[in-house]
Amino acid sequence: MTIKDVAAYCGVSVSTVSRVLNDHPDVKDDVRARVLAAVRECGYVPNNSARALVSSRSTAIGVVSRGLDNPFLSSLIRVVSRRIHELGYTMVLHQIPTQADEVQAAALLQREKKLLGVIFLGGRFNYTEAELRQLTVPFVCCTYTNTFGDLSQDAYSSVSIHDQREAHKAVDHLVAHGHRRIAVLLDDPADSSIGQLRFQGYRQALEEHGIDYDPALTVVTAGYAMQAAYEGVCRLIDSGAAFTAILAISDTLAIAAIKALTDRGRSVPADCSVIAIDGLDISAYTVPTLTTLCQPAEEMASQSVQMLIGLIEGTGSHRHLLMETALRQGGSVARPAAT
Amino acid sequence: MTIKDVAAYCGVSVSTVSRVLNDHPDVKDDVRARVLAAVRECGYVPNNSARALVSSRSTAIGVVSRGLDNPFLSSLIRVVSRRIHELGYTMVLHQIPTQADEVQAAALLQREKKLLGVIFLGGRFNYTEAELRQLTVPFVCCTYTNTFGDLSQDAYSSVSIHDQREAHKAVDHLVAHGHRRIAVLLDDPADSSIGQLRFQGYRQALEEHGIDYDPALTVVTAGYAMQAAYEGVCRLIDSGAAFTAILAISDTLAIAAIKALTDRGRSVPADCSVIAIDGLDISAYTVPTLTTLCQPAEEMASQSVQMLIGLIEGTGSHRHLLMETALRQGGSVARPAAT
DNA sequence: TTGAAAGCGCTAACAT
DNA sequence: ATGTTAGCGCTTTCAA
Repeated sequence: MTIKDVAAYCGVSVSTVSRVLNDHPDVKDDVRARVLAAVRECGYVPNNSARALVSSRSTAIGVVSRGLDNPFLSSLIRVVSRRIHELGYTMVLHQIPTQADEVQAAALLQREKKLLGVIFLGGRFNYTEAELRQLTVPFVCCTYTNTFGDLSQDAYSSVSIHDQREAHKAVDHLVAHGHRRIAVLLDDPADSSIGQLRFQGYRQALEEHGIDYDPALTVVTAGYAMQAAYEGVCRLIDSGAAFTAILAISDTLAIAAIKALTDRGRSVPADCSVIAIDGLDISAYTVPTLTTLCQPAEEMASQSVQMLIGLIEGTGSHRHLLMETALRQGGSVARPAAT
Repeated sequence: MTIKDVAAYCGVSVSTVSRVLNDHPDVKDDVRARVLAAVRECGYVPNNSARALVSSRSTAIGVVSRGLDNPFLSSLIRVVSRRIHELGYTMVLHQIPTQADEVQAAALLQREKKLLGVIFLGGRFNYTEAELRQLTVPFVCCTYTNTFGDLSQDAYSSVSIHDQREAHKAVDHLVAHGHRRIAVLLDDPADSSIGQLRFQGYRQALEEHGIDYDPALTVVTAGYAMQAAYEGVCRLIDSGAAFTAILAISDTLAIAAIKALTDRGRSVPADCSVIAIDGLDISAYTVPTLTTLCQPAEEMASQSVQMLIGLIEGTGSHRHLLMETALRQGGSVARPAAT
């Protein structure tokens, strides 16, 4: 069943059918109706490959997700996938480990799959113009922005929270509850990724509250791996360092931290408070409920798709959306025991 | 940069280049080497649309995942995605709600995207031949099989655990610890899905252990939603029904159950034991660590892809793999308090 | 407003 | 072993 068959079926030429199918104006209404009917009756479905070949453009949008074991990104993928489909495009998903380079992955994917654009779900925030020359289609950074790179603001789009400020807020929350000895749990702080920004927010907040930064209270794990976080917190406890609260830069790390504390005989929040940033569904069901700054995941994913498609269709321009988190008052933060 | 350019670049014909690219035998070694070099030097990437058009087959494999908020399926998707890519195919992911019909979704996708085959991640186990006539490409059911449908064994492939038996094992484990009043937490038991099978295993196990089935101890939730599970268990507790253990048919439901128990002042496992089936990474970090029967997710996903591609390439035939779970001895099961 | 025809880049006969 | 060429199904000039 090709366009030719449809044309023959209702006695017009293929170009007419093509015009109808592509919403071109120059077709008489009755002919248009006849063609549409034929399409329906024949159960005709256009061949995407042929379309893509001749117009040398696909309907593919690349989604590059960095961080395999990050459930927060999984929740974004769900929404992104749905929105892309709803708007008539095709998602090409590529998940890569945290150590891999998302730009290279995207550039490769772009060529292989003739992408119209790319959405990055997590990535570095220090892209250089040079490295992005490989990527010749519009892209949107979702969950981060190019804080430390040399990209022009109108060379890319982003949807993110203000990581530094949010981490700052988290520390504020702890300090407001009387904490001064606050540990921080993060993945590699030098990898130019979200962890680094949130770490900076932590440092800044301490400073503003007149609290000296104590390197002994910084626990660095590899990736978002919970195992590493668990072990890191165990080491922290075993080191004998005094602390009454932990800021984890993600919910999963926080969950591992709570486990470590509990296994070491410390009760959360009585002996140690825990706060995080992300807002996973599942962390609302941990014991105690995790107190965390929730990112508006649904909104972020949806906006990213919308913006990218605007860019692709030429109806939008590069923008940078800064979202706000919402504090979930769980049960993992309390005043420290009087000393 | 087309195949023509590459051909001109190294002074051969397009067909020779095509042959090299498609691993055809009839090419002299030195020519092959020359072409490969040219491809590299020119940075040539074949146009998939043209390929698909002429050979009237894409490289697309459909992955239909039913159950949006199921982290177990997310972990499968990760592996499936990687394997599909590694083997030179393209994944077309389609996630649908638990209420939606995966066969219809797959049939639609097949036509739209010219799928070579489909992997179902979660689905019903009562397909009929009639409804599957829409789906004309090979498919693999991952995490379930066609226990109650009328499909011939060699009309489809499957990779699953024996849900009934595994649920049975879970009950055995509880009984071995001295439990007799065992509640079960599941999504709709009538939806012909995994929940139903596991529920049957539960019933069967009770019977074999000479325990009367008490409908008051069956908690039915909608989908895998944790909220519903939480509320369900709260209602169970408030009903005053006596029970010392809960079998949850998934880890997420179990986590919600533990939360409900804790919030109602019951300690796990001292006052109530909890066991589940799935084996999520994250449930190893709940407090207490969830005791659960772990499905070999990685293996299941990988095998599904392998089998499907064998089918597509004509080198394999329909098979049905039954995997074994591994008990994770967490901390959520203990002997009931002496009464 | 419609139709005829030229390719898009590639594979696979068919020739040589 | 290698080259020539006819399409795959579609969009898009260009003519009518």
